[in-house]
Amino acid sequence: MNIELSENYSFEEYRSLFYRILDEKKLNKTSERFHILRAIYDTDGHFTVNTLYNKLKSKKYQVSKTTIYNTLSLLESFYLIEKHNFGGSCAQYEKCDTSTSHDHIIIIDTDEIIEFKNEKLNLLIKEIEDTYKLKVARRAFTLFCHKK
Amino acid sequence: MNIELSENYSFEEYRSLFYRILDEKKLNKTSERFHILRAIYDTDGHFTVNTLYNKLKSKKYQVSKTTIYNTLSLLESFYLIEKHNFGGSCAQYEKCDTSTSHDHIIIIDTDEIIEFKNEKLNLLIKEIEDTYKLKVARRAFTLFCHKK
DNA sequence: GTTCGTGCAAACATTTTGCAGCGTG
DNA sequence: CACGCTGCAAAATGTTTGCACGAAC
Repeated sequence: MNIELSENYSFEEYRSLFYRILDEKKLNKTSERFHILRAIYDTDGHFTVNTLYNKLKSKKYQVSKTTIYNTLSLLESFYLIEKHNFGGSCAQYEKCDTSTSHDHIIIIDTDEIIEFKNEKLNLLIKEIEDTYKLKVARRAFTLFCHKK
Repeated sequence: MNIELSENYSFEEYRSLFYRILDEKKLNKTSERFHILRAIYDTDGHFTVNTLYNKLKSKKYQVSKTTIYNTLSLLESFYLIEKHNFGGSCAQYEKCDTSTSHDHIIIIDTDEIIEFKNEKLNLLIKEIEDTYKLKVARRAFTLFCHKK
């Protein structure tokens, strides 16, 4: 099975991948799961459980928070979203395509989140993997900054 | 006022710095605050609110969790400790001297935390500061790894 | 004596769990 | 029809808040 998403994937592609994973794992393809996936796809940047809950409610596709938590766990385990602990009161998520990775700068004064990529950092992490004989499963690189 | 701690500072040095900051800010020098500071000094590596609560209780210096939360906030604002959100159920803290900084590798299989320093990373962060015209107030760089 | 801090209990917020009933396959 | 999923309510957890009493200065 092709488990990669292209760089600017459509909802159909995202949905199809989710569908095929559910199928393979013999999990139910419920309408709630696809409504949640749609809400995620339509969200730019980071979101929380409440973001999705409110968005779905306002679109008359209300689902319980329990189900949102469940679905987000599933999606995380399938690498269709990423979970971040930036330190606020609740976890933040973002959709991801598996072909790219990026890190975060948080502007403290405004709570703005900037995403950035840095190839030197990727190389550095490879070096660290070799030095310590480790395989990095997930990295968290976040700079909390003030504007100069 | 000298606000730096030397590399292998004694408790007396740590305590004295805390004392002087409290003095300057006209905050009370309560016995609870110094008991908590002692417990932190005596802890190697990372700790949580509960770590300190239990440690103090077992030494017959019981203080309330409210006071521990208060004191940890104070110490964090004075840069005498650092707070981390690694993503577990609660925040982790560690004491710090202001002259050094390091990052973390978490071994997923064992929950072991390895501290490491990398000078290339420090340089890279300086470059990022320049590129984006930012001043980094705090950084979080953590690699979640499996052993190879 | 005034201000500040402590500690209790309650409030709060996020997340997890138990379970009855329903939907998917 | 068997099993998995949803959603409600309750529990669990970590953290914050309000307040009365006591300690620091």
